[in-house]
Amino acid sequence: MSNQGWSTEGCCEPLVREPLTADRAAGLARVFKALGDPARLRLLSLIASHEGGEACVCELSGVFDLSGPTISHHLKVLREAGLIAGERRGTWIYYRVLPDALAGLAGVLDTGRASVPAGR
Amino acid sequence: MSNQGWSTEGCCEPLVREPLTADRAAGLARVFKALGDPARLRLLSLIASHEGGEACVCELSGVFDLSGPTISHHLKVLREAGLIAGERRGTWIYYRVLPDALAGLAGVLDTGRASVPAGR
DNA sequence: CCCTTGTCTCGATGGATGTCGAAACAGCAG
DNA sequence: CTGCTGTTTCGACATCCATCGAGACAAGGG
Repeated sequence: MSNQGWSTEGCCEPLVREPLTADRAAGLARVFKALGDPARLRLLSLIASHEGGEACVCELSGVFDLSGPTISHHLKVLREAGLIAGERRGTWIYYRVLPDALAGLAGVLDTGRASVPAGR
Repeated sequence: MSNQGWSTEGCCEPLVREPLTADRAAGLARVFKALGDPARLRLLSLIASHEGGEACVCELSGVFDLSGPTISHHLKVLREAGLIAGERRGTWIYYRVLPDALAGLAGVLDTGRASVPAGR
């Protein structure tokens, strides 16, 4: 159902260069909204930083005070935002981060002079 | 009132390196949530891409189908998220983007191989 | 076959959020 | 001072969202 209308390619145009169109803003907002929750942010970080770049739900459930269905819900939101992908391997389902999506977002936020604070 | 608990320095640690703490996840989620709305995203882009890097509310109101109070509300959210700053100059209030905040977010999202597709 | 474990879907509920109109506040021009 | 324009705050309402419990589906072991 409904690809999120967000293709990772060609979307790295930073938003500081020219005004976003309503269409692109809607697509970007969907992804940012997916990141706008502490639980999802921690899930994403937990998956990304896990050994091998993937983790199964059983490893994620123990870290939070959230119930199973809630974890599953957050993973679904991240999946539909195109940030992660899940693969069933036997009994467990392993989730991994899609690096292109994160890189695309980072590109959108790039100001052109990035991380050079003292820079001038 | 209420700094958002988000200091731009030292927060560029990418979330793919190690799991986010609950505290940092909450701070980051607040900023991402501010970006998770098409109107706010367009406002931010409009301000950032405007000549001189700043724009007054009167120039922003005409672009959207939103009422004045709604525009003001979104600007307040962006301001409290530490993404923009407003300065009154005579009758009009000029908003400008805080580049460090965007750069910090981009750093958090950085996957390490960022926008180098042919990678290393 | 049934049972256990892992994961998701469904339905419900309390709280947060986007939106508006009306009113208040801040400058500027008569 | 009085009015006028630009901007924000206030109060209200409809909608969305995070969370949960209960149940369904999938895979493996007796």
